[in-house]
Amino acid sequence: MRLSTKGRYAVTAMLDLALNGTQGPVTLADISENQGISLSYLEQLFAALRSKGLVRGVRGPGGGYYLGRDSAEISIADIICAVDEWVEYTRRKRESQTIHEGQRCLTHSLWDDLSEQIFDFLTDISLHDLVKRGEMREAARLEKKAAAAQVVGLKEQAA
Amino acid sequence: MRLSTKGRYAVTAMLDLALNGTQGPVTLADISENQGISLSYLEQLFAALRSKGLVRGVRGPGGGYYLGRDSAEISIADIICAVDEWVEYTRRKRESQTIHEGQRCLTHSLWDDLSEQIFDFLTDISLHDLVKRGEMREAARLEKKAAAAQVVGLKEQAA
DNA sequence: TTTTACCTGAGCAATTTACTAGGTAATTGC
DNA sequence: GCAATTACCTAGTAAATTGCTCAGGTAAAA
Repeated sequence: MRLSTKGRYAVTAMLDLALNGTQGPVTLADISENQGISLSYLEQLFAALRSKGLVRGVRGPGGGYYLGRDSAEISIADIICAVDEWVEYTRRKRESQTIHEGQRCLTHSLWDDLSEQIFDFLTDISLHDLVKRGEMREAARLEKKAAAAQVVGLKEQAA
Repeated sequence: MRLSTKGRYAVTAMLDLALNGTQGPVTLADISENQGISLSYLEQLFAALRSKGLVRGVRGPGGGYYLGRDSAEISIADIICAVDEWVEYTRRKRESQTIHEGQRCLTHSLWDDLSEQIFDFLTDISLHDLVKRGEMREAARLEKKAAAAQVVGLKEQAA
């Protein structure tokens, strides 16, 4: 599993779609402006996302992009895998069978286990989850703010 | 949080230390051979690990590296953060306050939430956990193999 | 038919990756 | 003390990747 700025761009762009896609398609020009990413770079990312069915493009005036399916059915792992290839082992020497060969297999398989755990973790988080969690946090923040304002109000009343 | 081959090298090398460090220090030359990584590249990685106190070097003949502390006290997040810097937002435009500015903040904060979740997840996994989990899996594999051998034995007996 | 959008591919600067080559410093066994 | 061994440090560098631009397409809607 690999995680880089490319993956972050893809996820934030998909979040943009999840947040704004309810009232018609979102144009790449909008996302480009929203996220501060170049239009052509976005096009490259969205070509990869589209090939995996994660987004659906609508052409013509008033066109743009929709999510390919419901935001609850799109996992973060889906998005990152679409744009960021998996980290493959560049060199798996087959020729040299040293005494350490078994050791390497062991550490590699332990890494594979970890990699799978991270993948499973990101598979269990959907776009919908992220948005919902953000809303909850925002609501909590506003509530806290309101409560604080009330305290200030009470203080002012007492003064 | 960033995840790349560099982080994988660091984690597998640390696993090497965790597995072989019980009987004396492990030399970088050994790890280099075990993992198929060049010595100098390992030196760079270990310089970073050392600066974070994750490993402890012993010079001279018979020297090498120990883990800086108990394997249960070293998390995967510790290792990856030591060698792979965090992905920072390359451009946080402050000048342009467009109508979309709030939107960008929202998607970025949602990403930050996710990033934190991944970080927390990797903080909860220690080197010791990985090794233990690997051992358990290995034990299960051997047991299965033994059971299969027994089934074969029974079949042979029946035949 | 023109606007608006998606699509394709070439190319390029900056960064990162992985490595090479050359040291110095500390420790050990002789 | 001397030589071998190992950590530790510095600089450079080829290859790959990243992030982006430019220049052209093609397809759908007004």
